[in-house]
Amino acid sequence: MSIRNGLLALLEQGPMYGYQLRARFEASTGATWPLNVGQVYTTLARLERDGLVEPLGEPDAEGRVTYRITDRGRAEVESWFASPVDRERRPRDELAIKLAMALTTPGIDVHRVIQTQRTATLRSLQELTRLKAGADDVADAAWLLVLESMIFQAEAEVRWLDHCEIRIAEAPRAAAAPSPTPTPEAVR
Amino acid sequence: MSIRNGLLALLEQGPMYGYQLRARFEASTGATWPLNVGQVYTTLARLERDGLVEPLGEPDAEGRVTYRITDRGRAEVESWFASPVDRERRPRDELAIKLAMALTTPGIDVHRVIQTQRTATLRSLQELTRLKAGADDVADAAWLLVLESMIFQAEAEVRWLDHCEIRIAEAPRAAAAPSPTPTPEAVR
DNA sequence: CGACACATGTAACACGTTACATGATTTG
DNA sequence: CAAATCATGTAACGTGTTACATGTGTCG
Repeated sequence: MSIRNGLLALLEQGPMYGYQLRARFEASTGATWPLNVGQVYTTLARLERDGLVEPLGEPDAEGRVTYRITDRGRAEVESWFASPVDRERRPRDELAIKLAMALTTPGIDVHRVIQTQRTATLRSLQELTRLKAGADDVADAAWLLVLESMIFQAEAEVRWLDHCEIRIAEAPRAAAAPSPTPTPEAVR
Repeated sequence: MSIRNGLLALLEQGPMYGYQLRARFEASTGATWPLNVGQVYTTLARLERDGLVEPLGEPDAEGRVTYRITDRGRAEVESWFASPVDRERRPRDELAIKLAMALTTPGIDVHRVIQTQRTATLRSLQELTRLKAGADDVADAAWLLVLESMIFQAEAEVRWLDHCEIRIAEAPRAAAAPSPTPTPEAVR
């Protein structure tokens, strides 16, 4: 719902057309997550289908179609801002799942998996820091926050990876390899 | 790709049937992200379609259909473990986007948005800590790692939220409200 | 003129998710 | 017996994502 809600919030700032929405959206998330223009139109169509936005008259001379938020749309945005992002219904964390699986998969070098990820995360952390240094504190205020969000998360990820290595080193290799062919009884 | 890859990795540990896969998957991610059984079957069907798994003969007496990983599937798992989770192609962070949007939307109390989220995150942090305390260090090793991943992330989120408040307090309210109806020139 | 940015839109697909239908088996 | 658990499967939908088609305006 990130894009959907994001575009809707942008439209609450005033009527806009697709190309403009994309520019605004990218101004906030920056080069971080480039947004395919096509997606703006598909999302816009879905928002219109749901009665949250509506086209403002016919396309203008240059063929631009301006959209306006509806009352229902406004209510939706308000409710979005008023409610926290629930941890439970966030997308599954692929990295966490990967490591959990690596732990119980025989023949997988968990240490190596962790190190590979650690290196990659550190690299992207560098890149993020570089981007942050080059940003304008006032003009790119929103983008800066997004950037810093990613930095905080990447740092936490590195810390977690280090923590995992300690955990695994400590572990008496007990829960390492279950029987290759699990019996149905194990489930029951 | 979390579920898809996760199930595939489980099948590398040995042939299994759907219900079993779900039990195993939930044993690793725990009560954190409950997995609807139906999804196992849809995912299994897609894996079979892509030639990564194959049914192992006919359904047995109890109607259970066991699946086995193929060579292509094995290669896929290996490549999954060998490559890091790329930051760029991770799902957009809804919270970051929300705050970025809140910053530039007039009439939105950013402080309130942050506080609401902070409270919710702290609450889920408590719940996660509670779960961690009740987990068995050896039996639930994988789940513990997932749990701790979420804890680290939640902590980072709180820190980030606090950081945001400082940022906003410092800000000279410069990039606050752009003109309500942005001119096309702003995009060009 | 040719390349490029502007601008809209659609078709097709990916994965995730839920609700539902169906039946066998277990257990209180 | 009734309820719960085990077990499979499907239909339908949601968002996100890309590739493509199409056309206009601009600028070197």
